[in-house]
Amino acid sequence: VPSHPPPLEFDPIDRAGQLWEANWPGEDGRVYASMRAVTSIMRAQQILIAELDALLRPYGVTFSRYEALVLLSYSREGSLPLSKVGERLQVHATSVTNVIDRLEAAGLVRREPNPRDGRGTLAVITAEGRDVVAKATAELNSARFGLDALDTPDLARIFELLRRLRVEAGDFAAE
Amino acid sequence: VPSHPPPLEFDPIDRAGQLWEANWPGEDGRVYASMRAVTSIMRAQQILIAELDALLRPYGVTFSRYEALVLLSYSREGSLPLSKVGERLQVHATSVTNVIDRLEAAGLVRREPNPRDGRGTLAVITAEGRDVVAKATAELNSARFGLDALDTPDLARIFELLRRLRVEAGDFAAE
DNA sequence: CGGATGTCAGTTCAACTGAAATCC
DNA sequence: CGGATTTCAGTTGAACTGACATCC
Repeated sequence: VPSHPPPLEFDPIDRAGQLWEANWPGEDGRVYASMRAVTSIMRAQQILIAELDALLRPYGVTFSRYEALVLLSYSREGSLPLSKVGERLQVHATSVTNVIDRLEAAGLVRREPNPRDGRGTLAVITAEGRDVVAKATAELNSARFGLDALDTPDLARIFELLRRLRVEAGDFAAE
Repeated sequence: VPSHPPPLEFDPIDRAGQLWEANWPGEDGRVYASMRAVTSIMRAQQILIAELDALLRPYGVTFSRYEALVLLSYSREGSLPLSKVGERLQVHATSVTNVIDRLEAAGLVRREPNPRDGRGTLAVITAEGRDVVAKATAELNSARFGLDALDTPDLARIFELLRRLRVEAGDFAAE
């Protein structure tokens, strides 16, 4: 959590958007709307990751490591091939190696050879890992994931709007 | 732009949300909605930053450096104190130093002492900086900022929803 | 003086590239 | 064999902390 300067008396993103529109008019405010949406998403991500990481710090994990731990804890056997972890969390193979390295060093996960594929490795959640997931999740829940400003239908709207972006980016096949 | 694996046949964020709700029910799907919204925002930011940075690479700037350049180009005198840059872009003072360092090394900005404050430094956009802004902006516009999946009213909805998050985080004083 | 401004050194983290070993 | 899985070494970028000199 960064040090908090006094808040501005205006919305800097909205003001920037206005300058944009003044200099790049046309298309019924498309540029204005685009710039506001893009910078809002960037800023929202920053706010959320800072808050969630701060909440998770006492448990020794970052949000991305926590995500991996949750995925394992919800898997049928408490284990998944590293390739599956990367697929589900949509992160690069080298990032998976790094995330599992850190979780393993913290004793929350261990590696095992995949009995069904000699090339592969399984990440297996440990008892301590399950304990951390439970406590960390309770913490995030009580902080309402940093989303207290929005009600549940609003959260669903955000998901739906951003889902279209993800589909277009090729994250998954739209049904 | 990362290497593209074949897309999944399902939405991994939606599936993760379902697992969450099965394990943490209650509050009418609040946990489900929260997890989907948070991970959607994280992923949307990743998609956008990768796309915008790739579009801007030929011009020798990242999106955050481009943002600083745009801010200067729209300022009355083509210059701003570094402190103002940090305030408007909502980045840390040390990050401002770094961004301006890079832009200065690329010849797009130069530093000048602030005549109105002996402690301060002005970042001044150069002619080459203005040229890069114009060309880079045209590029982003023709790529529609990576937001082609959404129409203009949808972009306004995203801004409005995320604005509440930013207000609560203390980014600026709500009117 | 207290407080603001900017820089410097160093850390952490995420994400990437390219190369390699191993096994299907 | 081609292709998938994972690791390793190294790079970049963003963001942070703590300390410091400078000046209002």
